[in-house]
Amino acid sequence: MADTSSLGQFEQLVLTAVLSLEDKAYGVTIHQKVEALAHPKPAALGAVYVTLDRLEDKKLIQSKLSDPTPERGGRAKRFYRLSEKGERAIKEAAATARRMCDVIETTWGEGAWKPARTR
Amino acid sequence: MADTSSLGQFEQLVLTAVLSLEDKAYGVTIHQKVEALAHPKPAALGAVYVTLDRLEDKKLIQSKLSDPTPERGGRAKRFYRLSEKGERAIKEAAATARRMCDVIETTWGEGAWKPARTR
DNA sequence: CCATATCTCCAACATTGTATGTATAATGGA
DNA sequence: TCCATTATACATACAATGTTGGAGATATGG
Repeated sequence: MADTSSLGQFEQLVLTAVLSLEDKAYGVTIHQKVEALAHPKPAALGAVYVTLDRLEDKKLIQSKLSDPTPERGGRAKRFYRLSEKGERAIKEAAATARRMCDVIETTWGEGAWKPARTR
Repeated sequence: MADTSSLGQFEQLVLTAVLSLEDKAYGVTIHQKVEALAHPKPAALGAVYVTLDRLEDKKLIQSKLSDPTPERGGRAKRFYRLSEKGERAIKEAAATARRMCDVIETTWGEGAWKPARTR
């Protein structure tokens, strides 16, 4: 279980959401951000919480419970932020993702490639 | 049974490799391409075959057995290519991956780590 | 005809992803 | 005050994907 610990697809999206939300990252906002990233594929809120738990187990993120806000239903939120390990992990994942995108776009750019027909 | 069938991380890499190898895509070359994409993380050859099987079950790729080549150990190879469904799937996956990369790079500012886009 | 190289494929297990349900804590109105 | 409602967190079970390690298959060269 070295630094070669690989992130799954959904874990990457959650990590990305936490990163981009900076100090506003808690369950609901993270869920919204993940759905925006994965569009048009939906994501369940429960899936986000489970994944946050697992990422925290792996020390890729850290959380702290806030004070409740005075809103209807304003329960205490748990805010998340990336650990240094998490930053390293998402950087590596992004590098792989970018290589993948570039290869796909390049291949399609050269024209001439047609998918097989379903027989 | 929508197009919302999601691809895992490794499946995306294998699909990308098959796409980019065009008519040279078989187990060994696909494995090499996947390792290049996922660098520095290694990938087992067996993992590639298992994933190819699953992608074929899902009709995202098609295969055909070639004639053996006259080389030492030149066993018959199984060549793969994307189906139309596979093409749609990888396009959607690439769109999500690109959004993810863009968010990460934007959040970090145009700082020190961004690998060249070569465009 | 055997040693070795290239390649495919299987079975078992580990990790991740998803669906669905439960729990807690706040507000505001009857 | 009590309860319906809202917002949020957390739990559990199951499905899908990822990984490992090795077992055959089929070719060549000696």
